[in-house]
Amino acid sequence: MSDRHLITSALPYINGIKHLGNLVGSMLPADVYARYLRARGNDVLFLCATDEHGTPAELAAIEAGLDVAEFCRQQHEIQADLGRRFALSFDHFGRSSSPQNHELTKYFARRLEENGLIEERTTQQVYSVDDRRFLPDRYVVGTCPHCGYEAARGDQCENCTRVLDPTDLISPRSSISGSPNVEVRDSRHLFFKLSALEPELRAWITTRENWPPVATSIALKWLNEGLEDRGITRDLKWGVPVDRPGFENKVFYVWFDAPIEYIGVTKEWAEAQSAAADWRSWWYDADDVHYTQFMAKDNVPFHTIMFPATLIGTREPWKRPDYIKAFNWLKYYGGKFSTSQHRGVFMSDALALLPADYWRYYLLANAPESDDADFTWELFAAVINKDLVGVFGNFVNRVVKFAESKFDATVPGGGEAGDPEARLVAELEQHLSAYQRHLDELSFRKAIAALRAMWTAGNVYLAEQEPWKLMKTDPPRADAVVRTSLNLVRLFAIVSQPIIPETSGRVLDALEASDEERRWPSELAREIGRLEPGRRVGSVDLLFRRIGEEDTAAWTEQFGGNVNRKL
RNA sequence: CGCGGGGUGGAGCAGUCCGGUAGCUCGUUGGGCUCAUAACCCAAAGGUCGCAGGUUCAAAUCCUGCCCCCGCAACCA
Repeated sequence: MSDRHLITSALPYINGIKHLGNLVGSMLPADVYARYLRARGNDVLFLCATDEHGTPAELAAIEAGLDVAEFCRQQHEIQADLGRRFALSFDHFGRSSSPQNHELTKYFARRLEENGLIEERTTQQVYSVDDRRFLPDRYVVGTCPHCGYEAARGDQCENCTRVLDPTDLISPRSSISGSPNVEVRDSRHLFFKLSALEPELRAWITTRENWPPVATSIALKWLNEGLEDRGITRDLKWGVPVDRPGFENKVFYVWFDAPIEYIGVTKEWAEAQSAAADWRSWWYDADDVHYTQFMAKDNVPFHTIMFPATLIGTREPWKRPDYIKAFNWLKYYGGKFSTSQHRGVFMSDALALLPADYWRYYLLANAPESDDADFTWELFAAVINKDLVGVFGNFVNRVVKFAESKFDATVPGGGEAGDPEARLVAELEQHLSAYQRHLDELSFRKAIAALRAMWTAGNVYLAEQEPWKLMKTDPPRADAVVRTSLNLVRLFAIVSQPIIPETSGRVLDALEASDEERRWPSELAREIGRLEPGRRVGSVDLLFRRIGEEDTAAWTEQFGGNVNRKL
């Protein structure tokens, strides 16, 4: 239980506030895992950062009327703040534009070159004269030569789905300015010889055990189709500069430096610590570290192919992930969440409606683990009302209120645990063990089902014991049941903490639980009697509020749900 | 024949690797309780497991073909 666990979430891109799909696809489940492992006494380092380079960042900065560095600084602060408000417990939330990442990116490129894995090639790129910049393929639009669709992108026609080259387009123009004044120019670039590392990558991937199909299948697909050498520099200004004659106006490709930021942010974290900081032992010769990466499926090729290839190519013992947890997409009424169309619910929107724990619970209980999942307000309300309001919130409320009104808000001391409590413990042990197993295996839906089963067991216990009747017929038993129930409140708060940390904290604070009384439970038979008789029980406000039909109607209206909009 | 994921009661899912009377949650209906946020607890109804064929004593599960939905396809990240 004292393993060192390194956990990273895919880096959220800098160009705007992230939506619930981004949240549930990486940052949120990574946080739950980190909180869980810490609660069980492991040494955990949980890291994330903003991914700040690339064309979209530059364009977003222009649109905002800001210098790109300033734009990224502001956006980083916004995302960091939203992360805090969602209770994402990063040990550090860094920036891929940090000096640490610049230094490491250059180092990795140098190592690859020393090992003969880099070569210069001349490529043809579309240049927009009026925008005064080279254009990535998808920023060139024009008429599709196959189907005549007029807004086809240079990489693919959305209408007929054919893969295109920008030079295929009829009457091409810049999608940024709309200008047709575009031309093809030569540009020198560095290419990473991925093909040379294919056997090693394949050997590594095929020996990974129990990875989600969505991770291994995507990786194998790339390997089976044959890896192509890949350009790792771009004609941009904002990014990690390439120290090389003739490359003065170029930077490294964002997907080259972004994964390296996982190491970069470790350095950022270490340097922000007071003591002599150790970042290297987490990454270099780190056989004692268990490294888990969280991401959505669009990130898989970069984490199973590109980044591991970079690490392997150094011929140095850099840590590769032990496990990759990949998620499918969260959709909004069957369509994509879209930043540009502002379709769906964004992190800032969500917090304006309800506290973080509502979202954390719902999103994880319905995480897109085996297939794409759909967000709808109707399902959201149903899950919140049933599970959080009815099962967990209600259990806490009925127990605490009962203790307040009938036991003077103290833990009663009469009676002792008997058969009913033994049966309760036996059932809770099963659920707790399933809960832990599913969290260890990163099965979030199943973990939450087990957690919920524990809460339900609490309600069943009350329904069967009926302490409100025992008070008249058998007062010592009533004492024992209420004492047990108050301890259940405490236990439920502890084990729920990875999922709904703020609410759990409120409950434990109301009980004035000590550090010892907040520790992850092992022996349940002892735990259900831990709170000592006579001790005061603080009042707890309702933990969750019911979501009414008027709410879902208003939110559906506000967020354009349930409209069959074509994007 | 591009690649992958998925198709299981009204809704959301598990089960499929290693065939053996179809399971969970929500919703619905009925009942119970009254400590509790019309919350909680119990019970019932509800499914030809996408379609067709095959293997087998036995198929949601294995094989073949087909249909439908979603995503990806290397210069968006």
